[in-house]
Amino acid sequence: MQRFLGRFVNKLDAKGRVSVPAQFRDVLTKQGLKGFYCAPSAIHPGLTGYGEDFFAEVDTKLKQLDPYSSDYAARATQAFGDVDYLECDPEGRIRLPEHFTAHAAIQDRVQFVGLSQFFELWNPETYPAIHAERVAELRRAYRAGGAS
Amino acid sequence: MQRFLGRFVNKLDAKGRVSVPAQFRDVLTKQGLKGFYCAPSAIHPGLTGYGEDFFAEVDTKLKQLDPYSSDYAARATQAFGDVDYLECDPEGRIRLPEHFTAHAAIQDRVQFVGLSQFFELWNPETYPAIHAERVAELRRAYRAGGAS
DNA sequence: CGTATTCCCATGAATACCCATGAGCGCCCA
DNA sequence: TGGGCGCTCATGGGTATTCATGGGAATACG
Repeated sequence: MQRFLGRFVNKLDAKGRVSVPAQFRDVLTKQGLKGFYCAPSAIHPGLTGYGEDFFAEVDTKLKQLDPYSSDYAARATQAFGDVDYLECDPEGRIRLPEHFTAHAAIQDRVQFVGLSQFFELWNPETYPAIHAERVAELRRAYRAGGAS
Repeated sequence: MQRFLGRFVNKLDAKGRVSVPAQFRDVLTKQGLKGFYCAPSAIHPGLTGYGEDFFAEVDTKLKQLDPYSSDYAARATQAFGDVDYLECDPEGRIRLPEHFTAHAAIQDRVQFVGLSQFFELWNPETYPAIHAERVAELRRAYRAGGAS
């Protein structure tokens, strides 16, 4: 398995720890990581997680910019400044910092959603609405294009 | 980890000392340093910190310019002028010289922001506005049709 | 000789490590 | 094909370390 796939709900314990789904851990391991990069979504109350492959791509692109330009500052702030590397403990859990749980309104459970290159983390109660919204958008797009 | 990532706020004590975030220290250690190079930003009330690697990057780029041009002088000044090497004490703290704290209007706390190749130091009260400004710039870039 | 800086030790809180448990699943064998 | 066995995985909690911070003492500097 080399893509993040599937949906999982795991428990956030009293110490702020969550088990990363074993399938996701496998993918990360193959990218040489013991954890993942995590960032708040700019538009949704959710978090994005990704591995070295995706991250390195962004890194490489940004390195081609002038590091003193405001363009670099703006992009790097989002790509790196708001990002944390979350490393798994020996049991395969990560600790979600408080500012992340706050952004996603996560309390005692975490919804993982695999989206191939990366995955998302949601409050399990928030996610269904987001999912429905995305499906609806898909339908609109199909209708506009005449497909079924 | 080999990049400066994430945000941290540490306290500046009565002696002018601040703890460098442990994650940043790790990166610097891997570059063979016990501290970091620090320079005031030319345009913002903030400071820039970086290790050996970034020096090399900038050096390489500068070598592609005409060393007698005013462009070279300007960029070299930005990169290497006004720079101090701040070495950590045994506890991992550095002492911020007065002209640096003055430039960044830093008083009793320091906001560290990792931007991959280097990081920034701000007054924690100043930074949110800068952050917002950068996010706004990103949005403009997206709207203008910029790729990611 | 006074001031500034660095070293050293102390402390509490936050964090990571270690071990233990039990449920779920697949596998194997009869 | 049904039952049982073993393994992996998610989870809990106790304990050791790390980390940020504070302050006193020793050292360097002018």
